[in-house]
Amino acid sequence: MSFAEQARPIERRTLYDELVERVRGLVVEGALQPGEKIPERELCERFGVSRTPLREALKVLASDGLVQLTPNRGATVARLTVEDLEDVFPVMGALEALAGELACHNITDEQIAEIQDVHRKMVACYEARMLPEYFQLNQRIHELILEAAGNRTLSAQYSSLAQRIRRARFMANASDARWKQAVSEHEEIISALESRNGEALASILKLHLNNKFHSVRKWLISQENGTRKG
Amino acid sequence: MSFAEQARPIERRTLYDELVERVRGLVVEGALQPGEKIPERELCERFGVSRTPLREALKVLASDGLVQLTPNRGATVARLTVEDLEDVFPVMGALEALAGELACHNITDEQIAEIQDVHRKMVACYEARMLPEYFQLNQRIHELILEAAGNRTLSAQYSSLAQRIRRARFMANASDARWKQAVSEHEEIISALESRNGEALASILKLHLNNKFHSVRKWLISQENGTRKG
DNA sequence: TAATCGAATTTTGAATACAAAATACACTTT
DNA sequence: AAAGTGTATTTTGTATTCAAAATTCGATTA
Repeated sequence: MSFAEQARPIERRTLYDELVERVRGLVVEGALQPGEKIPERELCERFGVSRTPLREALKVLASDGLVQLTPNRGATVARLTVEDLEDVFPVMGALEALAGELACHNITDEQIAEIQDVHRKMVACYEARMLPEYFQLNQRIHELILEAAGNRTLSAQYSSLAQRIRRARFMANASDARWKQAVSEHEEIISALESRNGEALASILKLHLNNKFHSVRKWLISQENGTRKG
Repeated sequence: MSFAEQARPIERRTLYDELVERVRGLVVEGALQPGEKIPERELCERFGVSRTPLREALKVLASDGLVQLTPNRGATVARLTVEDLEDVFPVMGALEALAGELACHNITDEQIAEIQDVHRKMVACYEARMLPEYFQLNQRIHELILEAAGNRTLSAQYSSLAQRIRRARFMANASDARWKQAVSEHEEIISALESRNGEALASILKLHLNNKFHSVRKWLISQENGTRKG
């Protein structure tokens, strides 16, 4: 281990930012369902902390759009409405298009190779109809493109939005036909990356996301009509 | 007053979200300078609140990028580096381009008229070389375009970034030549809006922002070289 | 039986308390 | 005088406390 590595500042975390991550995990992974009340006392007990740092974390998550705070009434997991979706997707589209352009400028051969590798694994999961694994690898590819773009602000903004719609995106894994189409779009994404064609990548990413949007939107509408209780 | 207006829920605010706004104001307006330590105790006294809600507010502002929190060492106003700027501007460009496209689809004649009105006032301020007023109206026009786009997520993301660079943007109000150019770019923005030409608006907004970027960047670099103290 | 009321309980927002860490500063020791 | 050391003070992170608001729930009334 080099001096530089050994002598880097000791990472210290506060309870509060540990909790931001943990509670975000509960929300994003769906352990806490949309609309559900966030049980402050219970979480304090489970995490073994007092209310102060937990409440700080909830406020941050609320400003991120994952949690809804109502004065004197506590926190609930934010519900995703069709209107939310219609707002979020175009913004993600613009961000992903930008990511595509930047990535084509900055990406290294190694990074391309890594993405290709993940892509191959993802196709294998598709062929085996292993949806959760497919979904995971799919997300990973988009993360890697973002990373290759080399813009921290872009990554932060994108992933904040991505988290908000993550569960809906997963739940809405629609028809087999759509799944097949998604895989073929991914093929195009990879080849645009390989040829470092920024414009092409931007446009296929946008298209890909737009298709996803329609599928998620359809699912969400069916949900809203199905479960009338708010 | 209609029933709908009269019967809307009574607005209740918590100290915490009042403080988010107030402290954000101090940071954005420059009452607290970049890099400066945020005096927790003093702010508590000035606002007449305890540390709990203030600290909650600081955490939200930190997640927004306006404040930097260092464990056991408290909060400072975030410094804007050239790297930050280089990350933030392209993202704002993408968002503003999207706003332009959406605005052209959705804007009403009344909204166009309002923007034209603000624009005329802005030009008057330019001619009178009233920089602060010009700056204010300039910002207002961009806000109105965002509003016309009718996408809350877009507005939120954009304004979060805009606030981060607001002061630098103001300070960097560069040469008279650039100022003149900026006004003429605004003329083009207005006419693209009038003709509801989304693509044209997107591209002129992007160009406008890019020019601004270079001028802010130049100023920021001169700052960094001038005041060596961190 | 369904709606209404009201006290008991719980939850929430905010202030305060307290221990650990950081900082300031007087005092050595070269 | 400069650098180091140890102690007092302040600041910070977190827990606890407290009052106000919301919720629960049994009793009461229509």
